[in-house]
Amino acid sequence: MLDLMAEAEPLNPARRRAPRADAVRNREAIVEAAAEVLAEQGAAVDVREIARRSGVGMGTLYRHFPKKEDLVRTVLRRDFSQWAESARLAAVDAEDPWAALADFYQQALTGYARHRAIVENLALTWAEPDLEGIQQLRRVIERLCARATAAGLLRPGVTTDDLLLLLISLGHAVQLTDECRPHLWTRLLHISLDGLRPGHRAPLPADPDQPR
Amino acid sequence: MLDLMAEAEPLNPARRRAPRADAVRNREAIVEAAAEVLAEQGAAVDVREIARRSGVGMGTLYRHFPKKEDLVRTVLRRDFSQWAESARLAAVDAEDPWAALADFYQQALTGYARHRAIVENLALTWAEPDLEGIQQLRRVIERLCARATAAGLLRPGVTTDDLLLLLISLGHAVQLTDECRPHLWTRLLHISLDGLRPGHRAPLPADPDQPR
DNA sequence: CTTTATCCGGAGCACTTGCTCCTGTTAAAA
DNA sequence: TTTTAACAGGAGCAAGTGCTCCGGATAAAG
Repeated sequence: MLDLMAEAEPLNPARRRAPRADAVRNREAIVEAAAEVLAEQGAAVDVREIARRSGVGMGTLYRHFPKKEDLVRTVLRRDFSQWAESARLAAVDAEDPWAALADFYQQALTGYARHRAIVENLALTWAEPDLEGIQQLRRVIERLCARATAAGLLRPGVTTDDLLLLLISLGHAVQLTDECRPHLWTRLLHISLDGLRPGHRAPLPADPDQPR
Repeated sequence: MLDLMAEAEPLNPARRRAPRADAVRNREAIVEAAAEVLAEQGAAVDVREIARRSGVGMGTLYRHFPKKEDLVRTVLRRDFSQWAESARLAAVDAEDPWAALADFYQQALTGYARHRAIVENLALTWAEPDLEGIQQLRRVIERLCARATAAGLLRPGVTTDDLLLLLISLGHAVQLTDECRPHLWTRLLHISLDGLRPGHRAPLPADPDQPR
């Protein structure tokens, strides 16, 4: 393979010039500004606000991201991965499977608090589970669930879906309370986690969609 | 006091004619249609859609309700009260304080499921607790909380705020899952309720905003 | 340096949505 | 029945928002 087409897109028959330096700078500035704004105000923000804050015109923004949703997804992919990864790391530090689960929730919800767009998207994701990112998170939770169940530390019958829905649900509580009374959602987390421990008098009602 | 002004607004010095029959009919039709639409699509709905569905022109709608929010609040007051009351009734039927609490949540969340605007408003209400309706709900929960605590059936330290936030948080889960997998939120409710029972190894972290 | 393909940026378009205005209509008083 | 004040209803206005267009600027090739 000749090196003259090694650095560009190998699939494109037409030779593409390298992107201009200012274009690269601008693209980064746009993503950075969009990440800020999305975290603050959620996905309903005006595109002009993103352009303004990144010091770039509308034309520039729309050349890099032809649809607003392209930009939103780019930012979300980035932030979502980073968020899930840091929650995962918090979990693997703990040797006790139960502590791992608790640390995961604590870390995930803390990171949640300041990113409105992630909350919106995670909830939306429930209806569209094929979205990348949710799968990543699912795998983390699946593993935590399996570990805790194997150790007998998790209530029998608790599924990955239960834990995921709990995360989304608590995420909503976090968003409501974190600014004014952050202790409230912490208390709710404790209550929910205790409900996940084994030893309760009645088994959970079955989930017919979960063969097992 | 003479009876000639007894049926109108006594505070208004100008004599007001009785409202026309068609105006009364229209007002009711508007409220009815708005309730439907708000339940289906939430408060972000187009006013034209409400006008269309109630068979009334924009002018008529806006004479009865000068701002969209006036209409929304009217509907919300009606539906919210009715919803909270039916949840309260489900609770007083049970003699056991714990069953009362469980029945309350079950009933409230079931009614929740099909009313998007109530969910939105209840969450919004957290930031603006003076809103009427939330107080009504608070009192119901306060009473349930006191009863269960007095009977020793509720985990020590659980507050009305905890129970209210749990309701809002679960409400979000209900909205996400009720259409496709309604069993999921029921399971989450069971888990949370079990976390509210006494007998857990660690006390809840204190809420500094809750003097006690 | 010159050339030119690429890029920049904001004015402006198309559409939505909350709300108003105005003309013809109708219920209720005289 | 006649009169008249209230009402009905849709066209239209103003503001917001996603997106496009095109003249001017500029980085990279020759």
